[in-house]
Amino acid sequence: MMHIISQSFSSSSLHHCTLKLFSKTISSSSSKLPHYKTKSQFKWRTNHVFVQTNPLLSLLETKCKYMNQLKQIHSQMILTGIFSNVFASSRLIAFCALSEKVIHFLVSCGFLEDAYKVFDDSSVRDLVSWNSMINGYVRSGRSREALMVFEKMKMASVEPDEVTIIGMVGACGQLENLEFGRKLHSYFRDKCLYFSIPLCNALMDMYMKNGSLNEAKALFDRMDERTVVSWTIMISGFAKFGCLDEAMRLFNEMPERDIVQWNALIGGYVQAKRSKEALVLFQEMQTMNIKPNEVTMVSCLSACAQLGALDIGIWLHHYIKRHKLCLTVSLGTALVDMYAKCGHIEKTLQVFHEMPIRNSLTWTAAIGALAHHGNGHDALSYFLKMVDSGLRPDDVTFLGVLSACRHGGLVEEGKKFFTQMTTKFKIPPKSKHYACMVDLLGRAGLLEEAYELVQGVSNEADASVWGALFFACRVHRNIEMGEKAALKLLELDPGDSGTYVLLANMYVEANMQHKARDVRKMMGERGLQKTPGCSSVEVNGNIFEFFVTDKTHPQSDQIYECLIQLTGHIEIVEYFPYIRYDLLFDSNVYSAW
DNA sequence: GTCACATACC
Repeated sequence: MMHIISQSFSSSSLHHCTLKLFSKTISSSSSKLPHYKTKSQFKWRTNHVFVQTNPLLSLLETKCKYMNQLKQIHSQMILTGIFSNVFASSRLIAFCALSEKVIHFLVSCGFLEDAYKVFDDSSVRDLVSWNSMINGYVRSGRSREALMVFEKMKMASVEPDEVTIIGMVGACGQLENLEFGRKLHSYFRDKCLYFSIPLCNALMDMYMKNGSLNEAKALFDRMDERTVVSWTIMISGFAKFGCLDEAMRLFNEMPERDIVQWNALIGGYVQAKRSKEALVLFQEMQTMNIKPNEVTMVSCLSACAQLGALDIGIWLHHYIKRHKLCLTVSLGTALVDMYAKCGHIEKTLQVFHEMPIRNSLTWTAAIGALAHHGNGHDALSYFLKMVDSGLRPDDVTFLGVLSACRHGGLVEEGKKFFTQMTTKFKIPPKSKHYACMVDLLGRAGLLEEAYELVQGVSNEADASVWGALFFACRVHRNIEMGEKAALKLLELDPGDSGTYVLLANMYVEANMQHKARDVRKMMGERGLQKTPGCSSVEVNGNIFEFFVTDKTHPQSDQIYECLIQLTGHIEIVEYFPYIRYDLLFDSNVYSAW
């Protein structure tokens, strides 16, 4: 037995070893243990005789490095399908049932429910078990449960140590509970306990996640000794809150760098919608011979998605294949999203179907892509498949579903899913969902129904919802309701020059020149300028940005000539019977000014 | 033994 366990578990021999290990173990204790073949016959064995005679457990008791091997066995069990065999899986858990280590083992495998069962059942719980449970929940993003365990710990009069506090501080970061985080900080300070580097890092991270950059900075400045993690927390914190100059300053200042800080910085630029600069950083990183990893790729693909930079996106896809980067769920999803946003629907679906594992975000990206491409029915059937496979849709998924209905003019389906969203899936609609529904109803000419929906929005409809109604009113020439919507829009956002322009346009179309003049006057009095629209296009890996009536590009004349030809070729689907396409396709709505 | 950093759908 000893021999089998201590030999190395190479991937080819592991399966064999695992089976051998189990058959040996089971047969070695067969005199004390009857063979249980079915679920009902099996009983949880945790008696002392079994524990003492179990060689695996005694090894676990002495040397924890076997934990890693146990983990390997476990993952092999899942891969080979043995884990679904109740007998084998229960055996594995039973091997260790009396050991506190099993809690850590189960936690590290993500089996928090099982871990908690063992934890809850055990009569003796040491501090490490408490900490394992708490940190297990925090790492899985289940901080509320971590908090509950912490409360229980307090009731059991177990004094928390530094590791407990680190876990709880992490929970405060996730739950955005700055107040409790500060309390934990002062608890440590008041007890005059030593602030280790991990504790300082955890506190800084908590302050950063709660947006308290100053408190994080103060801690950072006071640290005598810092690790790469300390620097990373500061860089990513500043980057997340858009303080990119500060992030860059720290990045340049830090003594030693690894890939994580590059990723934090690139991710910051992408989140700040400064994707071009993010890609420049990526290039810089490569000239410095730093190997990008999966996380880098995810951010860069997201940058390409924002910019519509298909060529660079394809290059990144090749890079991933060439360098055999692991196609994680995030990376696959980022690829799906990049192809979708760059308008390459075939590749979007190909990558989607090639992915070995997909989660709800992957499905959401695909549904959104199909919706955006006008394949409304496909989007809906993907949604049904997603739900069928047991994945939970979220508010973003429903945005895709509703916009699929909107683009396809599927009014009845839209209404059905909008209702299901709250009743079946318990997802409260946000203003974007309302805006989508108002748009769907509005385009179909159901203005009264749309207006009713706007009135029914909890916490008052925001500008996007009124904007959708205003658009529908303009399309269907309902001046009275359009006026109402526009005035509401001006009340909500008096600085949005677009509303004034569109309202004036509506009046002009309705031959109400005097009212149009009034609106323009109002805009002038409020000192508003029309904001120019901007779009970008990628050609041979270069990204070009164009503003409305922009003539700065050297080939401007040819570009406009091409644009005019393209506009002439656009097939107009007669979806809105009353729409004035000549006005929509006029070089821009602002040209009348 | 347990603990601290970067990533995808709006």
